[in-house]
Order: sequence, then C-alpha cells, then structure tokens
Amino acid sequence: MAQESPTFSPLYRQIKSLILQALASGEWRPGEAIPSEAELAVRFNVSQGTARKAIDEMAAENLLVRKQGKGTFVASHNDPRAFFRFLRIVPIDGTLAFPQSVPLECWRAKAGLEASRTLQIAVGAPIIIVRRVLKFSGKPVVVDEIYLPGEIFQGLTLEVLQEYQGSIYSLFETRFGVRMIRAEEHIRAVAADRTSAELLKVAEGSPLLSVERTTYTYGDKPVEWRRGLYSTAEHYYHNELS
Amino acid sequence: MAQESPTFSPLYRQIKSLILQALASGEWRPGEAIPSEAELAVRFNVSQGTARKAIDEMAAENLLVRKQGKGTFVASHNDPRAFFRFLRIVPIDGTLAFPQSVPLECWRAKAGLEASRTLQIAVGAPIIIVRRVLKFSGKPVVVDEIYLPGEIFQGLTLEVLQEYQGSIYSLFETRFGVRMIRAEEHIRAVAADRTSAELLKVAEGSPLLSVERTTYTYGDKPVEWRRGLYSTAEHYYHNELS
DNA sequence: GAGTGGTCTAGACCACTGC
DNA sequence: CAGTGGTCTAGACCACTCG
Repeated sequence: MAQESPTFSPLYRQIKSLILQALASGEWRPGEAIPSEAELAVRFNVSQGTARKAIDEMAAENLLVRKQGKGTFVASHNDPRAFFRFLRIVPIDGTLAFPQSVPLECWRAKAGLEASRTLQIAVGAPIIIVRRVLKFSGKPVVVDEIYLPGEIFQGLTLEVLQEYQGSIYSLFETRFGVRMIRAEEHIRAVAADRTSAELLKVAEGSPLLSVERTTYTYGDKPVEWRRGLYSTAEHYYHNELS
Repeated sequence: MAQESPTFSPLYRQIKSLILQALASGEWRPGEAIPSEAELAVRFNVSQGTARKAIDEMAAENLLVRKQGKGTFVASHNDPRAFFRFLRIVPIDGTLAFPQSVPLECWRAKAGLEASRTLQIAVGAPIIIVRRVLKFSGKPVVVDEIYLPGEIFQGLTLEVLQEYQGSIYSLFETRFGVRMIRAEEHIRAVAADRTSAELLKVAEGSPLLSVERTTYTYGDKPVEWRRGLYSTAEHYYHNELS
C-alpha cells in the first residue's frame, strides 16, 4: 500500500503554525492576551482540545504564557521574569541583582563577510553596531558588541539606547517590533585585549569568557549577532543541562 | 469559603511521581520498556489519557523516551543520541566526532568542605577522584577532575574506567546503577596551570574554559561534581537559549 | 457569577512497528 | 494482524481571577 501522507502533519501543528503566523504578523502584540481557547477553536474549526495542544507547545517554547483564570498572553521581554533567560551570568556570592546597561557607542557600517553570513543579509548591506557595558552593582562585568541589520533597526541611535529604561530586547520589541525568541551561543575563553581590559577593569591578557550569540525572531530569521566579553572574576555563566 | 486543597496536585502528577518512584527503585532499567499506557492506566486506576499526560511530562524531561509503535523506554546514556546532551563542546570546523576518553588517575580521598557541600555528604566521608583527558581526533581538548561519593561508586578503579567502552555516564549507569538526569554548570574563564597546559598542549597561562558541574540523579540527589578545563582554540561550548 | 485555563474521562480512529 | 504510541473529539467538572 502506498503511504498516504509522507509528510503527515497533525491538525494541532497546522493550528500552531497558523497562530505562529498571526504572532509574526503582529495580530497580537507582546504582553497582550490572545483569544481564549474556545474562541480559537471556533476560529480554526477544531475542538478546544486541539487548539489547546497547539497552545501548549507554544507555551513550552516560551512563545506564549498561560495564566490560569486570566488568559493566554504573548510572551514579552518586558516581563522581568524573562530577563535572565538570555543573560546567563550570575554573581558568585549569590546576590542577584539587575544589571545596568551603559551604551557607549552606536554607529553605522556595511556588512562584511561575517556579518553577512550570520545575519543572512547581503555583503555591503547597512548594519548598526552598538557597544555597551553591563554593570552589576556599579562594577563592569560584560562588554558587548552588537551587530544589527540596519534595515530593521532604522532610527536606532545612542540617544535612544541611553534613554530607554529596561533591557535592550525589551527596547527592540516595543520600538522596532522585533521579538527575540531563540538564540545560539558559542562560548570560548580568550585573553583580554587592551580596550576590553580597560573597560572591565582587569589586567590586559587576563582570561575572559567570549560569548558569541546569534539571535532569531519568528521564522528562524537571524536579527542580531553579538560578541560579549564576560569578566568571570566575581561572576559565572550558569547553565542547566537535562 | 475555605480553600479545599491548598496543595492541590492533579492526578497525573501523582501518577508521575509513582512512576518516578518505580524508576528510582530500579523496577525498570535504563533502555528497557516500561508498561504500555493502557497497562499503566489499569495499574494506577486512571484513564489512559491521565497516564499519558504523566508520561508526556517525563518524556519532556528526558526521563523517558517514547517510540511510536514500539513503546516507552527508560532513557539511557547508552543511547548515542543522548551523548551530547551533557557534553556541549563542538569543533569550530563542524566535523563532529565522538571524543575518546583517556582515564589518567583514580584515587581515594576523604571529602573536604567543598566536596562535602556539593555532594551533600559528611566531611571526611570517602570520595573517589578521577582525572581524565578527552581527545577529539587524537587531540586533547578537555581535562576533567571528577569527584564521586565513595559509597555509591565502590569498586571504581582506573582499570574499570580504562576497560569500559562508552561514555562515563553509561558506565555509571550499567555498572553502578546510577543514572544522571540533570546537571548544573558554572562556567568561567581561567588561565591554564602548568599541568593542565601540558596535558592540553597549550601554553601555560593561556585562557581555558573552566566548567564546574554538579550532576544529580533521581530525587535531585547530587552524585557527581567535576571541574573540566576546556581548550577552546579549536572548539567552543555550544548553548541554546530559548 | 461569568470567563479563563486546567484536569479527567471515554471512545474512535490514525500511524508506526514487528511478527 | 495485534500492539504500541499519537491524534481528535465531546463533555463534565475543577481551580483561579476579576468585577
């Protein structure tokens, strides 16, 4: 017997991708509630259980947040609980506090080979580069260099960065409509160059964590590449394996 | 109205903890199939859907592995697909191959303060310390120092380590009945000391990744502590954020 | 009390595996 | 073909939130 459906996709996954589409198109914005399970079931003409299963998967992927009795909400980087999902550094002595982001520079450039490859844009396409320092209780711990596709982040300036209260992903979300949903990090140990050493107030040549990150929005589209240098004298990068 | 169940726990979670108990007691061993959903439903006197939901959660936590048409199996470190779940280092040039573990030393000692704290055993309790090197295509990339509670790993010797084919967690599982299910890693950048530098064939003082790991078995019981020094000249530590 | 998500059930049918 | 997990449905009821 010939196989009827070589690319069989269950109903709830089709519903899921429809909801995903609606999310990507901005039908509901980060922080807002999406329609109730019952409403979605009617809209997509499936049972509530099937709509539920689609939502379940998206909640497991941190795209949606369920709140019993209230509704289901589009995940947002404005939510303080989401903050440390993408910042895995914690103080050795355990006194966890929110860091302060200090933007240093923000300039325009054209994409080189590496930026072109990681951001999947043309060589020579406009990019924006941001340099900033992250301070914990006043002490510099991380220096970041952030590469962004210029087309998406038009209007991003040092002033915008300095004025904004909240995380940089929160800014991207509210001001540029770009929601970061997933990232890959490549971590290595490197020796501090002169400028980084000065910024982090460590000796030149001392070991630093180099954290290179590619960040993706809906549809696995890369929209940020960054390299962070982490001083791990009083902090460590925390990771959970399971 | 007084709240009826301040510690409300749904049925499927109770079932889950019963299955967990059976797993911890060794009723089914790693790699073996557990009873079918229908059988479990009968055994615990719930509907198949409820048994299913319990299993679903455990599969999501990598405790069980579902295989359509075949059954549900206890997760095992013998499964090669599970190998890189706990070893997050990959070559820069992408040619992923299985590393070779080279045990160097294995000796007995008594737990100091740090071992006592991380392994949750008494100070002075017997521990076993293993030193080994991990080689990728013949080149040393990681040097590990592994601390184990002596009581659990009685009979572990350098010979046992050298003879065994397969990952060390696979050995722990088959020879000592200890299954690792979760770990926390603290990652920092350090300068290579003399012995590590020699083993990894890098210059003394060059930056290395220090990966400290506490590993837990069922019931969140810590059963391993280790520090790995990773040479990241030709490899990086890979992490996914979501 | 109305509306939301969360649980539980029972039953039908589909997809995959292996004998 | 029988046995397994996977999907889908419909309905009842529970837990939580808010007005």
